[in-house]
Amino acid sequence: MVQTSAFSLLIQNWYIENHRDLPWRNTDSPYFIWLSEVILQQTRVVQGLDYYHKFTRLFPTVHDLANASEQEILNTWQGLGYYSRARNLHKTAKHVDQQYNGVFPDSYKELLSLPGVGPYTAAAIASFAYNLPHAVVDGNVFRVLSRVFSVDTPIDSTKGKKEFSELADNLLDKTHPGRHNQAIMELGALVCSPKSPDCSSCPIEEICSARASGNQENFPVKEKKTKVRNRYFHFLLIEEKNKLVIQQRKGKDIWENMYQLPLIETPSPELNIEKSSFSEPMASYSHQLSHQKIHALFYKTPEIPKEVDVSRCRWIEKEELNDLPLPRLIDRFFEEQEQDS
DNA sequence: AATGCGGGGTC
DNA sequence: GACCCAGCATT
Repeated sequence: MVQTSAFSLLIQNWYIENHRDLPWRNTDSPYFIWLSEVILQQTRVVQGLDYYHKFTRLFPTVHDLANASEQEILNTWQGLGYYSRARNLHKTAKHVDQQYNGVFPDSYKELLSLPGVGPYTAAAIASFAYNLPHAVVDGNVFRVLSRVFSVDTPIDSTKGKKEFSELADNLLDKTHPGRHNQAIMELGALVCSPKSPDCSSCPIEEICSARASGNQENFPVKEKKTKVRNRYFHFLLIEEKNKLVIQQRKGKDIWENMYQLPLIETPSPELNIEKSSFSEPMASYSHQLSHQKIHALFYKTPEIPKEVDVSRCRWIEKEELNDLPLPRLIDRFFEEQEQDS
């Protein structure tokens, strides 16, 4: 019999008293748990909550989700970002519905094979839904463990991922893996925060190495910084009565397959084309993504200039916009047009 | 091993 | 601005 670590006992007792009441913690359904985990990938709990409610309401079973169209799913996902998650959500729903008869597999290995399910999500579903002993390693876990044990191996290196994953497995309470996993993530979210962690109310302050040396803020260590490139988008509003022209984006770029206004992208801020028929820009936004800064200008013009790829353009009724998945940038443009009119 | 992929919150 | 968030897929 393996003894439960002091670390695990302390965080679990803290968790029992201090955790938030979140909807996906009140279910055993692998389907709901999977939904919540995919929604929460690189996404804060407060941002994901509304989407979790929308998805469980619109698609109460994995069969409902499997039978939905990809566009319907993307449309429900609109505004949450990382849209490949929505496409993989659909793939996995269809796979589970057809190949597993609507029942999610109950082994880590099979879970890991599902589209959009990686090591973190497979461990989360395995431990929360099936009580299997797999330790989760997410951003919270990296932070808590790097501080408690003063591990300075970069978390964005292969060596670091392996090291933290082994450490997490060694600490896991194999008799309560689900609660243990919830506890370490909740501690990272509520107490052991990136900036100004609340060490004085931490249940493991006494055994925390970084706290002892006052080094909390120096963990975890990352080796790479993300660099941002600038892009210049010129969007054209071409309308007639209740119709306007929209364009579907292509693959291998941001917002794959989503809809926007006809676009001319330029390598520099200037739009050096014959644009005598263009209005002065009616709106301009800069839109910040993780790796790109989009400088967007919106013009009114009566017809489609030759610089636009018309093969992916078509006229739609303005009302149809509600049914098309739009990037936040485009959605915001229409929102503000609405207000101004 | 390195890179791309959103949108929003915090300091 | 810089950093982070219940990461994953692709190259």
